[in-house]
Amino acid sequence: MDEASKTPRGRRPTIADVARLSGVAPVTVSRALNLPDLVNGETRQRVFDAVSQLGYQANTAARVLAGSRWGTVGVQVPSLDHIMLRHQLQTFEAELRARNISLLISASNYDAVAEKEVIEAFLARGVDAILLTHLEEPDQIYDLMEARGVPTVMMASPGTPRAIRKIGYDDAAAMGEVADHLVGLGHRRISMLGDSRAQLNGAARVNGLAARLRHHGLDLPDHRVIRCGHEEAEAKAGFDGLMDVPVPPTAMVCGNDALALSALARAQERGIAVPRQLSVTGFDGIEVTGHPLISLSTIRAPWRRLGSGAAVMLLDAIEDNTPQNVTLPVEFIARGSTAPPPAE
Amino acid sequence: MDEASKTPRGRRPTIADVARLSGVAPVTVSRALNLPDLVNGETRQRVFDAVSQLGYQANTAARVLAGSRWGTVGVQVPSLDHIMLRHQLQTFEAELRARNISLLISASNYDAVAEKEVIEAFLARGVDAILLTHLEEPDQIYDLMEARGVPTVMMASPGTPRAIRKIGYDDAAAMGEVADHLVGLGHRRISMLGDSRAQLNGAARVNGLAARLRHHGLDLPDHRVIRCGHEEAEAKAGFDGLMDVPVPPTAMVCGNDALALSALARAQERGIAVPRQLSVTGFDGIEVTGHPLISLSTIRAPWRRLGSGAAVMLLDAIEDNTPQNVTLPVEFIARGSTAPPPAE
DNA sequence: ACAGGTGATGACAGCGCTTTCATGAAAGGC
DNA sequence: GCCTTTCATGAAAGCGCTGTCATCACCTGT
Repeated sequence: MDEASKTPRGRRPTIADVARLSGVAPVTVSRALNLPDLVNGETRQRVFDAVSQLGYQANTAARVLAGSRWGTVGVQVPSLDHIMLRHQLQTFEAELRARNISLLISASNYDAVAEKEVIEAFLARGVDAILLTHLEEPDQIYDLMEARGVPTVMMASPGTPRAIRKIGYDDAAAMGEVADHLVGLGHRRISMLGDSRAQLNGAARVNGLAARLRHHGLDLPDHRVIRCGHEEAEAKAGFDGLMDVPVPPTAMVCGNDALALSALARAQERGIAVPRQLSVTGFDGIEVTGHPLISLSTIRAPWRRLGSGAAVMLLDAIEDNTPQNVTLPVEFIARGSTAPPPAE
Repeated sequence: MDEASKTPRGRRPTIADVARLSGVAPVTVSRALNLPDLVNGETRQRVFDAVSQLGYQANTAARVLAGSRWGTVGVQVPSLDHIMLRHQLQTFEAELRARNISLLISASNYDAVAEKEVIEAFLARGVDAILLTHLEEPDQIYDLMEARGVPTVMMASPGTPRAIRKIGYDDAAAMGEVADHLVGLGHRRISMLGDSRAQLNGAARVNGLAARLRHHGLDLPDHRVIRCGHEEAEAKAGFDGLMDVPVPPTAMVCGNDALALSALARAQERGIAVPRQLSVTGFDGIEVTGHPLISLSTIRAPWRRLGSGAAVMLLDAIEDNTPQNVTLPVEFIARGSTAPPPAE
């Protein structure tokens, strides 16, 4: 077997191998693959044949070095086991994979230091763009992104005054729907079990509820609000704290579904009938809330659309389109955990 | 300002810029950064200063092209919204991030063609290793990995005769525990609602149950097994198919928790009391199974340990350690969905 | 028949880094 | 004092690809 026709073994085939096999210059192979219009149909076919025969695939690093894009975007998440994030990521990934873009995903663990490291790692790896989903210190990161000029999209986080592309939904408006529903059922004493971890979201939800209640002539005094972590024990303690007061509420609005599930569990343990004695609402719309044994009234946020929307936005951002700010609608789903309050 | 000391503007600083600023050759900069022991302490410091002054970060494409590691591993998953996978990925990611390794994650959508594309994309980008979690056509992919010589670990998938590093748990043994539990409670007529999607897992679980029942002198006839997809409607139809027979079972073993949840839902709809009239078991141990309103007896697979174990294994694989095959123990958790069968 | 396209292809340089080999200086052994 | 080691650094090549420019053959209109 002479040198010229030798098939590479072990080594990955390079553009030179393809060129040799198809009897053209390497540059013609490159053209056949990237700018097919510029090469003669017959030649092109020969190249394609050689490509498939060798199983050739261009070396991405070499391509990038020679001037093109990595086709890789960095995705920052608080944690990979986040219950809703997976839906957002799923559609986001699908949308981008269809365009041959790969995802570099890193978790920042709700930690400001780790979060910065994650972003720097993305930058070091030369990603074409970055998707942000949860920041502990947004400003620090935004500054970094601006300094580097990397296209960025912030997903599903509440508003910020900074001029950054973002796509999300309106926490306050969603809580408004919850308020409308409960007040419509006749509730006057409403408490809120809020999430203390996602500070910004948590605050937006509490404030949104308070604002809408005020609109109905009700208020949400501080003693009717407890914000706690997502641990079940903490949530249950929060539940107790809200119920063990002289005049307990007839409805408990929870900052997210996990808290609501804990509230339901605690109510069950304490023999408080839901919804007869107490109405409970969630927020997020995780699947299990629809299970007949749970049947939690909740807000369904548009997780999947958020993901695909973010993908489109990011693609625009890479092409350097103007920044935009999309807000997706949410939907309240009334199920079996809410009912009119008990007669006094 | 003379040419030699000019700070690059607009352009990203390159190794040459750092070299110029610190008065050494580019190669010394490279060494100071990658093999610091080989350069004089004083020189090294000058280089570091220049690096931080310029904010220099090595160009990844160039590094990779020149032969070093990218510090990135590819992770193939069936879908990013997979309910358990997120736990595995969470610990896997944490373990690798601690070592400065990033994750390129792609979903193959339970599709053989997409799955191959995903792997090829990893290969094209030059990942240092690959984690596989669910393959439609394992052999095709294993061949590819072997041909390219990329370190690979298969996670949480049932055994294969192929010599590949893998970490998982024993589906059959787990189902054996379920069988023991139910038979111990006195059940004789046991049906199984299996998962049709994850072919291999599904089969291993059905077979594991059958084998252990046989050991107890019972059998699992074909008419007591229905395998269906994960859609709720399908699962419910499967439930009906198993119950609407002349002699219905007293226990229903489900191939995963999602199926079990659907079974519980359907039982509730049909007024079949669980566990008084029918015992139900799941498999996977998703959080919600522990909720008091659900209280599903199930198998808890070691998801998180699977993830961290896979990470360690992959790291070993990169260093070219010998292939291994780890099997993690599973645990049956008896909850409120199982009880002795009703008296006949 | 000839200048001026047009179409197809190739030669060459260079992207920014690392690897290999060469060089020179300092240090040690006889 | 000369030769061999060690240490520190540099020069050069090359990773695999794509951009640019050059080349050559062929065609067109006059």
